[in-house]
Amino acid sequence: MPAPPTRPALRERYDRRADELVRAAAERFARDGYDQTSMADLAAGLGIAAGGVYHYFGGKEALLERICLQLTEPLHPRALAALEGRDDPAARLRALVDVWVAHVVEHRDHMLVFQQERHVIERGERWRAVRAGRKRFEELVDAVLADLEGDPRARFADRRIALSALLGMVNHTAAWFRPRGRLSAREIAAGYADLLVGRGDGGAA
Amino acid sequence: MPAPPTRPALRERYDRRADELVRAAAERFARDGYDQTSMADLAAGLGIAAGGVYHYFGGKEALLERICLQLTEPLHPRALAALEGRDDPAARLRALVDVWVAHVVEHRDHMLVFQQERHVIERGERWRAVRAGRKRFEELVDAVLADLEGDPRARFADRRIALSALLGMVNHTAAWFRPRGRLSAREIAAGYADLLVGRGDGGAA
Amino acid sequence: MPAPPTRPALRERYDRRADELVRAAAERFARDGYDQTSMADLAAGLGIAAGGVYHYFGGKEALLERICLQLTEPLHPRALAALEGRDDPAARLRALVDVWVAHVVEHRDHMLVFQQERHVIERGERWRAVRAGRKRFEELVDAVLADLEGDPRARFADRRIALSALLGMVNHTAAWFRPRGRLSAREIAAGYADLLVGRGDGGAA
Amino acid sequence: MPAPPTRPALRERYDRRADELVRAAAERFARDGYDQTSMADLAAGLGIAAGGVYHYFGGKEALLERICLQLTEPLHPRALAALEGRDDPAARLRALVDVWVAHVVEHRDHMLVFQQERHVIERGERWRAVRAGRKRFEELVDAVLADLEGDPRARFADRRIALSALLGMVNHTAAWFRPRGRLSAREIAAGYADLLVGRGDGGAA
DNA sequence: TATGAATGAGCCTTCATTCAT
DNA sequence: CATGAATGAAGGCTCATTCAT
Repeated sequence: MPAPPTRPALRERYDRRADELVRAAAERFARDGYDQTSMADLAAGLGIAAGGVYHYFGGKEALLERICLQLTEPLHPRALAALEGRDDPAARLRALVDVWVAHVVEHRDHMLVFQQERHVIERGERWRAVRAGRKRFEELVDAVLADLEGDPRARFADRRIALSALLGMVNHTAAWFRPRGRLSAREIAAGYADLLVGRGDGGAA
Repeated sequence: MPAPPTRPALRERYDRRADELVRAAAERFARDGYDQTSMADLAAGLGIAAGGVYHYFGGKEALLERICLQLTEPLHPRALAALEGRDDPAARLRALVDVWVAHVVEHRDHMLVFQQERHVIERGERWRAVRAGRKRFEELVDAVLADLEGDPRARFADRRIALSALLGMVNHTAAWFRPRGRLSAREIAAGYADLLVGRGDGGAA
Repeated sequence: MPAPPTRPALRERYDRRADELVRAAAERFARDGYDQTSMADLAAGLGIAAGGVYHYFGGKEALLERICLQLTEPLHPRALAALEGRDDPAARLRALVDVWVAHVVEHRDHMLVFQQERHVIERGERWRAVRAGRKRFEELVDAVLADLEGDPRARFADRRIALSALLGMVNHTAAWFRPRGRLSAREIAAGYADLLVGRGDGGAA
Repeated sequence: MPAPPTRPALRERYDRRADELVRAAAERFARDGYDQTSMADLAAGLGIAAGGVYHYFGGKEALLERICLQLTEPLHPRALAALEGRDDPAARLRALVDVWVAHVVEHRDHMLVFQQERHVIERGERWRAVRAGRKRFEELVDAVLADLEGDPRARFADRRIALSALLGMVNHTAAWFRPRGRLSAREIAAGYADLLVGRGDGGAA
């Protein structure tokens, strides 16, 4: 893998192409599996020769890493921005779930790859940043849930269960959401939030 | 792959060993990934040579198939048994989630492998039975949810969302449940059910 | 690379085959170069398939390592045995050169590979044992030369130069010796020794 | 590979750069091996891009050829010049060894590459000139040794052995000589010559 | 039943080389 | 002259699978 070009004009083209590749790879990996997709397949899908990918990535695992980082890195800032200026714990949860579902839905392929390769990411130095990103976000969700504890609108008795349930349902959205389906990301998010916190007044379903 | 022994005494030993193998394989596949686990690794973990596995299974994919079937086949009957004799929709849901979570927790490794290899199972003739099993169970869950629609205790407005949320949270349990942890499968199941249907009286959280 | 067989009968066959392979590899590497010889070439030369070599060796470098060790390990003991019971410094040098040349001539291919891949062996943890073996032998030669310093029969003024000259000439023998040529290893060794130490009486050529 | 520039001013710069490249390549090849050094490495070491090398050389093998020719071509004339006007066979040998060692020491990297890639050079039309150059020089050495045969100062009985020993020791100098070491090229050359021919009067060591 | 030698296809990766800019 | 994107042919290695013992 050669160093990226330094001249800005070329650098831009280079980065664009690299991004294209990451996205295409995420798609293929999500559909056919990371291990079942050969680098040759990938390259062919992009109309370049087998060796061409290595101009942009050190290897297959580096590609996977980029996919994961493209998924995890922007989520936390996005969540913080959504929480900004909101005080009501229930509203905060709703806002959080809203951007979260949106993010998952926009990165469906990334999500599926991420889940599929869980066993790889769980271990090894290389994945430390990815794990850290996921952990930080989960802690944020947990904190928002904590603010709801004791709130009469909260529909969960155990925060650990609520957190895991939320993680499970939101992440699983990647597997069934259809862009042109009946339900929008926003509606789904609202539906999820409804399960955890009562709407409007104090406590009624 | 030679035919299994016919003499009952030998057949029993054979079946026991085959079962051992499926379980060991599920464990390894869950931990290290299906593709990252070689047949030699697997065999070594059982103290036999690489070729030995082929006395019990036609191949690696057949092993995966058995893992999936061990997971999906017993679930439906188990769920039916739990629903047997119950009429109240809320109680039915609670009973269903209870056995379901128990099943997932008892087959954690199977579950993780199943999710991981989703893209394989999704396609191909060989996996038809597995897909059918999953579908049948999901339809059962959907039916139970349908009975709750309109019920004042129900906490969901859209059944599709509720179903997917439930699938997401329950299946995800395989990833975080710890056998000696604070929460039992029963408690977790109750917590999940609470999110979908109010407890006891009509409607209060 | 699987573990070697444990049953002695099989182990013997295994070791024999492994040895065959090392020798064949040394021959090919010497003739065509280590890098220019592919594992497929090697295997083809032995009448086995490409992957077959990996039953005996972890990889190409492990093969090279074995070649080097087959060369360096037996030399020191062999030299010690030849020196055993000799006291006269000149006779000691002659005896040493004699076994040394014999060893080089019997391991011509190993020698040529060793010299060719000098730059690889010079560095890296893996080659420590090989380097140590070479160093120990050179120290032995140096010690024998040291006993000759001041001896009127010695034909060198500087021991460092004599040592390097000797190393150069003996090792280079691998490149030009012909088994059915006019000169035997013994004659060559005597000729080399003559250059460093006068024969018989004090000083005449 | 484009034609070299014809305008003298440009041509000079071009030749200087080409020479730089050959020297840099010799250094890298000697240290890391011909095959282990990629054209990209080479170019990077010179601060140019991979493709840039091809403005000066047809390819990697052409580069190796230039290294070999830079080594072999000047040696013969240099040796002839040193022998010019000398008649005493012993003095002729000393003079020859002196320039030879000097040449080897000044072209250490070239020498090491040459030895390393012996198996390539040994074969093929392309290397005919290189082989011829080496052969011609060896014949010159042999002729000088021939004049010493029968001379009471000569310390060798067999010319073939003496020639090979000399070739071995002198060429091996490239591997151990250190420019700032205790021994100069001249001293080393004298030490080598001493092994083959007695100093001054008839026969004393 | 089990072993272990062997196969052969396929994979990831490297790299000399070309060429449009 | 130089760049850097791209190629395409190997190369080393892994591994599911087979089969004689």
